[in-house]
Amino acid sequence: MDDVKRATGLPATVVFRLGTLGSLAGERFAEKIEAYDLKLKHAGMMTALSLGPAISQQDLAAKMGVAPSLVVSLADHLEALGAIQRVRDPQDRRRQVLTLTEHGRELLGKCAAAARALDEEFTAALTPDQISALQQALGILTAQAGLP
Amino acid sequence: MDDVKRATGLPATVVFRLGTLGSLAGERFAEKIEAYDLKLKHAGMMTALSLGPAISQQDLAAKMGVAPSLVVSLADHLEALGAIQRVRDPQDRRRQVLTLTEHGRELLGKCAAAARALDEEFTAALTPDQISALQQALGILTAQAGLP
DNA sequence: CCATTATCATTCAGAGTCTGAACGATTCAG
DNA sequence: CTGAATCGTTCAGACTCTGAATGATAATGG
Repeated sequence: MDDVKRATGLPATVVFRLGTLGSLAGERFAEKIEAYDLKLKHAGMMTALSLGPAISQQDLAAKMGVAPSLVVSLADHLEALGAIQRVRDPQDRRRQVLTLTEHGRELLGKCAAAARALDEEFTAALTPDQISALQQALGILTAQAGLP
Repeated sequence: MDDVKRATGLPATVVFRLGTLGSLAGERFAEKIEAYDLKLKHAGMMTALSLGPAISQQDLAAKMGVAPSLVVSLADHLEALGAIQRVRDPQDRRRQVLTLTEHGRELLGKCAAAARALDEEFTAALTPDQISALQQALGILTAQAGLP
């Protein structure tokens, strides 16, 4: 119980390091996909669309943890790029059903390539064993948090 | 070379997972330290101050990767809380030298405690071995990136 | 010693991102 | 058929952060 003596150790925390490294990774990734006229949330949205069937903007907002009004502007941009398709649901004409287009899939593929390239930079100082251990741990955390 | 066939795999990327998990960790941590009237950057600033000797706002801005004008407002708030001390450097009276006060150290300790509590939630699904492997890998990435 | 130039902290306007409250259109419930 | 609920959209505004002034101080070079 010598908490008094022990250093605060905030930086030694997994949460703190996930935060700082995640912020850095996000910045770097954002720089890379800027070339495709995409922001981080655009990539997140395309990823969400790629993982499930066609989905309404409302549901997508919930899945992304974001306000529906934000989905509108993100979808506007992706639609202008030709990356997604907006179709009125015939069963419920209030709903706009979003689908990734072929061009959207290509774009997402380029994003993934950029991320893989960044991965190599990030993990350059790790041994193969450490990399797979990291991937495994992050995978479990991701699944547990219900993230894509 | 069957890249064509392979799924894009953005979500399987270390960078992507660091980004999403880091964002989540940041949100959760921000909620916890809200009780102390602190934002994420306040904790980052106090951490930076706790790791080195007294430092000017200019240098701190560089270390934090942030505009000097932002350091002003962050320091204003921390000073109002009594967490830091602003002293004019007698050798160079343009400089404001920042120091963590005793109360600041206590506050930072509470932040660290909050982070440790969050750590337990986050890593609940991991075995002890996986946790230490994760800590080791994150430690290496952190050091390589020159982060605290 | 003085004048110029550079550096520091600060202020302020504004860009960028995101939310929440409207609103019209559509659907659902009774 | 009427009222309530839901969808997408718009819009004002909160929040965070940056970059360009500004004034004070220091360094530099005649």
